[in-house]
Amino acid sequence: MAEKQQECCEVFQIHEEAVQEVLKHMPDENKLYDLAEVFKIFGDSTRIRILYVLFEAEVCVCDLAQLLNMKQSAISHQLKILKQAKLVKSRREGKSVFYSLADDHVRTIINQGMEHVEE
Amino acid sequence: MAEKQQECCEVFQIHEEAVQEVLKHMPDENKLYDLAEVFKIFGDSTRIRILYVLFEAEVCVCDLAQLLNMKQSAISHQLKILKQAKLVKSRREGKSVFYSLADDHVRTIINQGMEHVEE
DNA sequence: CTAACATATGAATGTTTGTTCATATGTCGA
DNA sequence: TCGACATATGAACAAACATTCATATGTTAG
Repeated sequence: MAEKQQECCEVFQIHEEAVQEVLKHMPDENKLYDLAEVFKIFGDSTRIRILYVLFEAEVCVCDLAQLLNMKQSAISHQLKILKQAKLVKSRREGKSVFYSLADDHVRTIINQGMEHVEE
Repeated sequence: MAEKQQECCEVFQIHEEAVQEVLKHMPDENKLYDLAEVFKIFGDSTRIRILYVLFEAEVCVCDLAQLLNMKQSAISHQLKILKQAKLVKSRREGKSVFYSLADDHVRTIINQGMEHVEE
């Protein structure tokens, strides 16, 4: 195998093919970046708590602020992030704006994560 | 309903019971915090890429650094985080340290997230 | 024991991110 | 139209984080 591309450690032969396999199966850079972005959104306890509330009911911003004991502004900012990520949707009714889950995918992902935590 | 606890907006009646239901079904604070912590770990593209490599093969630190085109130090730091979260495990063999997935839960969670991204 | 290699780790740095405050936008009743 | 209420948003600040550099630890061959 003369000079294959340079490796850092000297244990070529073991991984030579494994590395090729890896490169073949890796999704492309952008997709992996997007994936990380999605998880990043779930990676904040305020947003997780918001989503858990929305599991049970469609609620307005002020209800969320009170339930989670946080400033209305903080909740709004987080809802914006969740909405941009298409994880929640909103509906205006008079002065209030009601938020709910965009789809059940959210629930599935969170439940999966919860299973891991509960071990 | 006289004076139930004060609400921010005036639309009590609609949510009064919904709010009670929500509070009943919410996991406790600490569990939600832990859940967010788990997702936070998946919320970085370097770590995601590391995990994707480990989907295919058990590799050493220098292989990872080369595959991902990053400094060995950066990889080590991230591996430490992944290990503390029990998402990967390591095995020393001579001078090298080989990393692999701790269990298949990791794969499930990431696949679930990927499904969401791929829509 | 020493030199060379593989990995780990602490400190420093630049960036990202969540919350707050102040204020703007939007809605409705009077 | 005006005032009160609900929500949204920009700027500012602090905390959290990823990467880098320098260096320490651990391992093997000679």
